[in-house]
Amino acid sequence: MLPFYASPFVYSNHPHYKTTIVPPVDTQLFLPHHPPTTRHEGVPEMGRSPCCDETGLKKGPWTPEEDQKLTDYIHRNGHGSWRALPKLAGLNRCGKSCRLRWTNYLRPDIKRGKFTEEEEQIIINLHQVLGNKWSAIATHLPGRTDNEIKNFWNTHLRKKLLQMGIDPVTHRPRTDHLNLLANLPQLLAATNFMSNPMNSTPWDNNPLGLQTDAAQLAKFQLLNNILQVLSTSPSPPPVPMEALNLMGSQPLPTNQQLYEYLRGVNPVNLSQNIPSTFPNLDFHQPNIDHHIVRPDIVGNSKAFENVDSNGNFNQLSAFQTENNSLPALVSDLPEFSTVKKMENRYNQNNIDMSNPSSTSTTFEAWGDLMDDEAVGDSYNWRDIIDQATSPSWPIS
DNA sequence: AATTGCGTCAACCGCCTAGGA
DNA sequence: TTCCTAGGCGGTTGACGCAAT
Repeated sequence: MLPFYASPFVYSNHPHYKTTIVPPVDTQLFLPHHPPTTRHEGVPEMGRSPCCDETGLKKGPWTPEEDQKLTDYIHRNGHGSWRALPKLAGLNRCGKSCRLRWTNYLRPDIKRGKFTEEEEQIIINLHQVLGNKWSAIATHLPGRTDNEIKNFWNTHLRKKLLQMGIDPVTHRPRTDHLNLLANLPQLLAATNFMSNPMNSTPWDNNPLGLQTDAAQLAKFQLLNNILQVLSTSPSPPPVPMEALNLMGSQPLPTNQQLYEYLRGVNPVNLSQNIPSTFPNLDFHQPNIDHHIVRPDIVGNSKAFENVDSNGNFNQLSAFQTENNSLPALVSDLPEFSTVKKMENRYNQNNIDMSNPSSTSTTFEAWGDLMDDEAVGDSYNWRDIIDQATSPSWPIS
């Protein structure tokens, strides 16, 4: 296998390079992790001289010649002190710039090319747990740099989640009104699609119940969005009839609870009675995230160190769930990932049921709850929304 | 053909932290 | 214990390519 820079991709595919340079370097000498650097190597001990403040140092894109100088030097000597390296290597750059260039581009173990779906999922899962800890995320993706992952998140994944109605920061449904309303068409489409028997998979072929889960999820998301708008707007906008029809088509066993909860009659019982696996609805406490405790939110990184190489994390150690709280809509494990399920079902043209690698626990319980019609609840979705849209609706 | 807008991503900036003196 | 530095990290910028107009 050729070293990455032996491919013309390195320079010819880069906007800053118009030429192709193939440095003849033995890649085996470049190990992913260098031994600890020796400090004060050729650096004056006293007096601070920030590397980037020095005048006369070159900035901006690196030339192939500079790359070769840096590569050759590290090949011969290792990087040692980054601060001393530029002078020793004959580069008119600051040490930071050299280190960045090496770690993000010249390092031989860097994997180039597009992110795979698996990598994408790992990033999403890890980001859900770790937040913007790009370097931590990068340690689980061999060959990928934190900078690359950060860029990929900001340019691809973030937008992807937003389009799915998921807040890329909290990994939970978005709660701002404009976006809630903007997402209604997408949610309607998703709900429509997943509610259609033609699009569902027989249980024998879909033992994981993913279709049901995703359909119910879409309905909850849709209802959640509608209710959030209704409950906080002085003059609620009309709810699309299509949404009412969709919701009204399936009576739910917990509608009484939902109804009472939404009316403020019995706000405590809902969370107590609903199983812990019930998806979070966040009705009128949209900004209270009491389910996922992430280090960038609470400043406690200790609880999030138990992440395996696939981006999975130990549910017991990583989550702190209150007794009465509901789990986040986005599940913790990759195979349960709501994002993944939504993603799979949103893209109607690219549905792949051939790889049912998931198992369902959270959503099975949820699905059971949704499908159990023996409770005798006389309310259905339409009732709830009708009540919510009536002038006497108590939540406003 | 020229212009504009957008997406991408390498590189920089500034802050933080570990660790040596 | 305090000071200082190098290295590391996350946020941001801006150059570039490309598609749309």
